[in-house]
Amino acid sequence: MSEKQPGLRERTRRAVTAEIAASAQRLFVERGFEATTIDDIAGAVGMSQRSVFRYFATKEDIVLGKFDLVMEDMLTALRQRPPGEEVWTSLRHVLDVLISASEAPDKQALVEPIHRLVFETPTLLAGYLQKLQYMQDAVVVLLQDRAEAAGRPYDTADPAPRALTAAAFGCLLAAQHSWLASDAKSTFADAVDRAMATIGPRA
Amino acid sequence: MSEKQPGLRERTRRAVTAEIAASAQRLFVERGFEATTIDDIAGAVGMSQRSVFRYFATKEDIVLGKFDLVMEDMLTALRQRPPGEEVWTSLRHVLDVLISASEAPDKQALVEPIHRLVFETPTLLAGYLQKLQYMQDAVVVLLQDRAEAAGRPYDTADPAPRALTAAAFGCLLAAQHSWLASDAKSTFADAVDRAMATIGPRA
DNA sequence: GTCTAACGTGTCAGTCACTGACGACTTTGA
DNA sequence: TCAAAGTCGTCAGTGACTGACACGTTAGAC
Repeated sequence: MSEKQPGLRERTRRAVTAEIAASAQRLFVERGFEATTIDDIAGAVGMSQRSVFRYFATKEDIVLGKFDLVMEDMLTALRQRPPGEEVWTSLRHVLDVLISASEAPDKQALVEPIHRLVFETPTLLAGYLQKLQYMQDAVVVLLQDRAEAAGRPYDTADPAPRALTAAAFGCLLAAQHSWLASDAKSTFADAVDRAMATIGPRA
Repeated sequence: MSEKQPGLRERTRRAVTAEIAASAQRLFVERGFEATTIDDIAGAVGMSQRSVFRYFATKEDIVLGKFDLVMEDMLTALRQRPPGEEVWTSLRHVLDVLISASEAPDKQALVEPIHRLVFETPTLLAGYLQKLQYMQDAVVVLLQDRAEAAGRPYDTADPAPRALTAAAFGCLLAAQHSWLASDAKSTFADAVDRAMATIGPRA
């Protein structure tokens, strides 16, 4: 059992990370993202500004950081789809990972306010879109690999896989808007379904 | 002739703005966006840092600023489409405005390097995506107005118009990638056509 | 033509996100 | 038990940006 647990060091690190994120997000939701300084956050958790930056690379990351983990899961999910599956279908299943992640029961109460925060704060929106874009880059690479493995590779400059991917993620954003517009009354998954039903690949 | 010309003041303002943009973009392409400071730019055009910020709100804006004008034109173009036209068709025509704007003969030589700069610089990519997102917000509003005027309004939380719009702009991004991947050999308009041919609205 | 109000500019000081370096303290593992 | 490694606060510094002030220029009324 050389690797039994994450180790004490790693555990405390995660605990501190979570505590900073929790305090910061509360402040962000209360006062707004821009109006909250790193010093405010550092003060709220009783540490120095420098130490906050030892846990989060940027202020943005305090809000958007956990997204990276979800994105990893999404890529893993895509890799596990059957190679011959319709691209559009695979993409729908990839989004399912994000959906279930945002339905995590632990802090359900924060999901909607954080969502709104991201869409209402220009900086955060930009960062979120950027992350989604890089995610799409990774997805496109996987799709290209998959097509090549199936014996019908895409041309190097073929915009098709990226167009499909971008459309799917566009549906995600449309669904998020729709979900927020309905005051989170309907299911998020339902919004994604409705969005993805409006467009699709051409035969 | 009370409003003959933009006036001397306005003219010099535009000239200085253009000069700063030209110098800055040269530096950005040479050294990279992050590696170029505002002081560098100010020095290159012989003015103070403070004055540069009197012409551009942010460093990002020096690169992405003119985009706002193109976006205005795109919205105007959308307003002039026939109200009964297929949404997807209208969107294709909206993108035409951007295409012809990037084919402007004046500084054709800069279009490709700037394009690459934006896609290779995380900050600029984020800012670009953010602008495109706000553009989509405006497009969606117009589409909703149009549908309402035609007597078949969208439901408030209907993700359809946003999904279609997002898909169209996703095709734009896919086309830009494809265009850059082919070393700008093919036409940009052609790349957009190919991207938009892969997906479309469902009956 | 003159005068005044508006405008453009440089300078200075300040905020905020972020980074590197250092020294003190704590934990880990041989 | 001791040395390597990790954590932390402090300090100093950079770079994007902002507000305030004083100075010179210019536009436009008269």
